[in-house]
Parts: sequence; structure tokens; C-alpha cells
Amino acid sequence: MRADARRNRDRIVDVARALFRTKGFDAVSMDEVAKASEVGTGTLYRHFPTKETLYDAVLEAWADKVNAAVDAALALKAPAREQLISWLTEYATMLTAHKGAAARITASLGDPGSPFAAKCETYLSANRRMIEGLGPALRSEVEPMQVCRIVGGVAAVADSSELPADSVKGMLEIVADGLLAS
Amino acid sequence: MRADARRNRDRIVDVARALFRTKGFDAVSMDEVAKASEVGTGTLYRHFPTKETLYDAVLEAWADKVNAAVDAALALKAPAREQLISWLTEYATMLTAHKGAAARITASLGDPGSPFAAKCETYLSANRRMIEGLGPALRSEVEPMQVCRIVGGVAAVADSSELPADSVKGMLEIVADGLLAS
DNA sequence: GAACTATACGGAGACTGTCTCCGCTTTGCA
DNA sequence: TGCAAAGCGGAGACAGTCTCCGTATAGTTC
Repeated sequence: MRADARRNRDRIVDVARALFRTKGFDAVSMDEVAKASEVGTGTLYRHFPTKETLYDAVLEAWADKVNAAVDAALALKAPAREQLISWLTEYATMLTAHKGAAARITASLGDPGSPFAAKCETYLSANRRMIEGLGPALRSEVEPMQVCRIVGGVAAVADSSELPADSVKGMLEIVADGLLAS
Repeated sequence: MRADARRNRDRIVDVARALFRTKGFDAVSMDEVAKASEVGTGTLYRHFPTKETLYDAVLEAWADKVNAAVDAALALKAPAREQLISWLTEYATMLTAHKGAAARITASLGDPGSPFAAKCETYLSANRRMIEGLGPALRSEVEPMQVCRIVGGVAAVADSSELPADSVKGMLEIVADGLLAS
């Protein structure tokens, strides 16, 4: 990639990240990103063929954070229920960091063609590790995909209704209790 | 209302219902509804100022179905868990009857200005009746709004990912177990 | 049944968004 | 320094939602 292209690409991602974080995915137009990045829309679209691929680039660094959250939860000196709630809360928080992200990412679970496929894989394996880590404390037939979807659904609702954290917590406790062996 | 207006309005709702059901909310444009209803877009928009108010009119008859589903679930000669799962399944099924509905309706829970406010109220009171009907079988602090949101979230995910029924059932069982007293 | 007015109709087009096309510019290598 | 190849930018195609306003009609009144 040519140096000017590299510079533009990096600047676009930085600008887009700031815009998405403050205004949410839907409320930011591609024209706006182009203008704020001081490039033409053609340039923007050559780097990122769709708005979603741009979003995917913006979320690049998440994988590390996700894995760190799993480690932190499993390292907690606390009952399985606390560990699980800690992880679910962290997971939901990360999903709702950008307005509009939760629904989009969760909707593309299981779609290998989605631009978020890599993110989904990260979440799936994080949940798989969590399930293995908690072992028999969980009911036997829990699937990583199920956890991704249920928590993704809760996060999407929390996001779209702008629910306060403790309201989300209440819902995640219900989900956690449903996941634990009875 | 003038007779011609009444006729047009009724025809628009019928046509829109058929279109929404087969193609889903997002995939149907207002122009398409106008054309298929054989009215101008101006006429369509005078009857229904936004696409969502049109959708609300299309969903008119749902309240009765929702209440019937609660009655049916409570009348089941079965353990509380079965009754609860029966209701949650029915609820999620109704929400996903039109593609795109679940996310929209669930997102407007708690927003009195939404065109779906009446629908939300119906769902809330249905869940309230269910919670009262099941009584001490449920954990003590369950709120109707929580149930609406969690199940709405699961339904929205199921809808957007076009999940098979048994996959949804697995998730609803987890939710149900989380709602039941342990 | 003719005249009249409130009501309703319809479609052109304003506006906003995503994304494409293509002539011009710049980079980096020989 | 010259010259492809790579990159740039913005006009505009296209698709939505929704508004405006001139025209038509229902239904009432005499």
C-alpha cells in the first residue's frame, strides 16, 4: 500500500472511531466520515467498501479486551455465579460501547460472510473458554452460541433503550441463573 | 371520515399487512405500499404519517391474541416451568411473526411517545398477569418489563438470524429457568 | 339536481443516505 | 526525469422517507 493511502486509511479509522463512539453507528453518515477525515467519498469507499467494513476496522482492537475479560472473570476468587455475572456484564458492556453495535454484531453470529465474522469468532471462543472454565457449575448442555445470542439480545435491547447499568445487571442475573446448574 | 378515505385506509392496511408479512418491515418501501394499494404517496402519508404508524395499524389485532396466549398457558395442567415456557415461546413467536418487528417493538418499550406504545402496554400487562398467575414459582423480584426485554431481545436475535424454532426454545428454557425460583 | 365547501387525492420533488464511476493527481521505481 | 500503477475526490446514480400543493370528489344544503 502506498504511503498516502496508508495515512488516509489510518486517519479515516481514527476519525470514524471517534464519531461512532459519540454518535452511534446509525447516526453517522459516510459522507460525514469522509468530510471529517478530509478525503473524498471515493477514497473512503475504496478503503472500506461498505459502512460495516469500516465499522469492523474501527473495532479492530476488541479481541484482546474480550480475552482479558474472560481471564479476569475466571481469576476471580468468587463463586461460579459471581464469575459468570462478572463476565456477562463485561461482555454486555463491550457490546454496547458503540451505540448500534450490539444488534449488528449479534445479528451476524453464524454468518461467515459478515464483515463481523472475525469478531463473532472471538466472542464465541471467549464464551467457550468461559463455559469450560466454569465446568460443572453450568447446566450441561450450554452452547457458546446460545450465550452469545442471549447476551447479545439483552445488550441490543439495553443499547436501543439506553437502559441504566443496574437494569441490565438485573436481566443478566436472570440469564446467569438460567445458565447455572440448578 | 369520508367513505372514499375509509375505503383507501382499509385497503392500505390490508395490502401492507400482506407485504410486511411476506417481505419484512425493512424490505417494504412506502412507495411500494402506495403503488400496491393503488393510491398516491400523499394519500398514504396522510393516513399514516410514518412507516411505523402504518405498521402499528397493521398489528392492530394482536392484543387479543396475546391475552389468549396468557390464558392458554395458565390453563395448562402442567408444572409452572411448562406453563412459563409455553407462554415465552408463544410470546417470542408472536414477536417474530413479521420480520423486523421484534427489535422495533422491544426497542420502544418504555417510550410512551412511540407508535407501538399501546402494543408495549399489552405485552407488559400480559407478562404481569403471567407473573401473578405463576406466583411463588417465580423468583420474587421479577418485573414484567424485564421479561418483555429479555424475551424481546431473544426474539429480535432469532428474527434477525432466522433461527429455527428449537434453537429459540433452548434459549427460552434458559431464560425460564432464570426466572423460576431456585 | 345544482352549487358549494370541507375533505381527500396523487404525484412531483425536496431531502438524506449509500455507493459508483471516471478523469485527474501523486507516488515511487527505473 | 519519466512513467505506469496506485490513489484521489467529488459529481451524480439510485433508493428511501416524507412534504407540498393544485386538482378532484363526497356529501350537504337549498
